[in-house]
Amino acid sequence: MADESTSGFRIVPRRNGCTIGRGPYMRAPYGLEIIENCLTCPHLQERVFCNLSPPALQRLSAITSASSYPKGATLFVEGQMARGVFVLCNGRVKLSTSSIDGKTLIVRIADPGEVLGLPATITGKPYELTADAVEPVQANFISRTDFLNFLRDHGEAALRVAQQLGETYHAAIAEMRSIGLAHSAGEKLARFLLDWCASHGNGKGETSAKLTLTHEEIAQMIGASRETVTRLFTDFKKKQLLQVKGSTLILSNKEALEHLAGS
Amino acid sequence: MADESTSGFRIVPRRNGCTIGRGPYMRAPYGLEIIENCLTCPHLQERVFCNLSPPALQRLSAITSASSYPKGATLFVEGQMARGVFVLCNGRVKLSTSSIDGKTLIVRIADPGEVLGLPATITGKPYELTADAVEPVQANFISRTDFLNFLRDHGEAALRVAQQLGETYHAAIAEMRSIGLAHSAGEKLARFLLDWCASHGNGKGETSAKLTLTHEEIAQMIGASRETVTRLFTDFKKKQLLQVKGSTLILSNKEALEHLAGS
DNA sequence: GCGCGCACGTGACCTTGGTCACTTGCGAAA
DNA sequence: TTTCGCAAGTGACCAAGGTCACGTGCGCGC
Repeated sequence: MADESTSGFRIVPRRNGCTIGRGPYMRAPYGLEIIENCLTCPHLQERVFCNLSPPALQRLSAITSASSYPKGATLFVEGQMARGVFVLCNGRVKLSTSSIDGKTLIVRIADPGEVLGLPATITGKPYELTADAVEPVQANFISRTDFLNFLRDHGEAALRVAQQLGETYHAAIAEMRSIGLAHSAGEKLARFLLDWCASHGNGKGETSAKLTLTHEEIAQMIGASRETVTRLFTDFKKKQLLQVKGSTLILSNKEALEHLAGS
Repeated sequence: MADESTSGFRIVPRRNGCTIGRGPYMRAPYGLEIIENCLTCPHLQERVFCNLSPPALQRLSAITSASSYPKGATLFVEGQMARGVFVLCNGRVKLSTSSIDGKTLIVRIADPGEVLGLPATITGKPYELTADAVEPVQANFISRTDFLNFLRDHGEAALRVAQQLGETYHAAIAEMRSIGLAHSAGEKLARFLLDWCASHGNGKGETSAKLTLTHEEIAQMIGASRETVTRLFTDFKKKQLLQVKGSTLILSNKEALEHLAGS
């Protein structure tokens, strides 16, 4: 795409060599930054496949294709057979599951650097979650067969993948604890807000962060109704536990929130 | 232990070679069947590390130690640093997490052939769950350092491990769906019973199985109270959806249960 | 046999939080 | 500026289910 400027919006295969040394980003026609391929995306090397041998990186480059999605686009759908993995370079992605009656549970919001669709791609089962772009997204796609062959040839990478899966599992169990063991919605919301500030905080002891989710989405993350989230927010504000200024959340009384969250 | 008959109850290191061709089991002094090592345990080869090269199997044998636990024993505890993995050969193990106030959530009951403690061992984080022997248990223990070195040298095995992790993750997500998206406890119980019969059923279209759990444990699996489970059971019996004969559960009206479970 | 412990059964009560229905407020498009 | 649409705020209502309290039945050890 970057050197042809012809193709459309979705997946743009790019298999002709490596671009180390070139500028990492290029401006795309429709205004998004386009990442050339995996090697020019800092995340792929730094977080997932760090410390791979040069030949392995070369090979990785060859099987990777850059793709981009507009806000609201769906990368893959729960139940769909796994096509491959997406290495998120730019923009955040909502990973959710939902029941037939429309109720949705957001499992997590993936940040740049994460690998999406890994468990399904590895096991050959259908994607267990649905991935929606919350913002315009840049991702590197690797097809299942390419990826499996790559892992077969590079045991080091397979081990890295196993570690990544282990961490994803950890996160899932933490989520389950929070949803399954809580006594009240307030407990779940307090825990959610603390976790959110811990991972998206801007220093200062993680007492403040941009909260870019609607009440509806927060409700879907903690397994509650939208109204309950609204009520809890006003309740927490009234009790001086937090403040909301625009899209910025400030935890005024972190100790009390931690106490509410059940230590 | 099997060849020394001296040590106590827990972990019995055994690093002196391979015993292929010998009888797979030996009778231990205290009445449990002792498995010599990983190679004589059918599960290790068949389910997890199947199709490994002979040298890899040999190596695996060298780093594996047989261990056994009485009913009620704890293999590892949530929060404890990961010591290594346990390949379950015999007996079932309850994997749970609990909050400070004592509330417990049973994530799953592991059956023979499963590898326990894998995510924590791979990532180097603490065990995310507590493992309790529901029955007398035989397991093969592999220490973390031995295991990681083994995986580094045998990429094939690392890939198998990644697949196992992916499947564990899938199961966790399914559990989360069931707990997080259900509208009622009845829905969760119906789903649980159907799943249980599907995995522990004795043929016949999975309408019947031994239910070896107490109401308390079932409650902890579906995130409800013991009384609610009891009430739902009597309710389901009354509605002719199921029968309980001794420890045998019979689903008389599977369709209705599936409908209750939300398709 | 007797008593103890534990799993199960059941009723009463009451809090939580889901649902519905509506209003308010805000930002972007027309 | 007006309007549309969506997010947020709020009250009333009510069912689900957690909690407490107690009784029952069964198996096991002494």
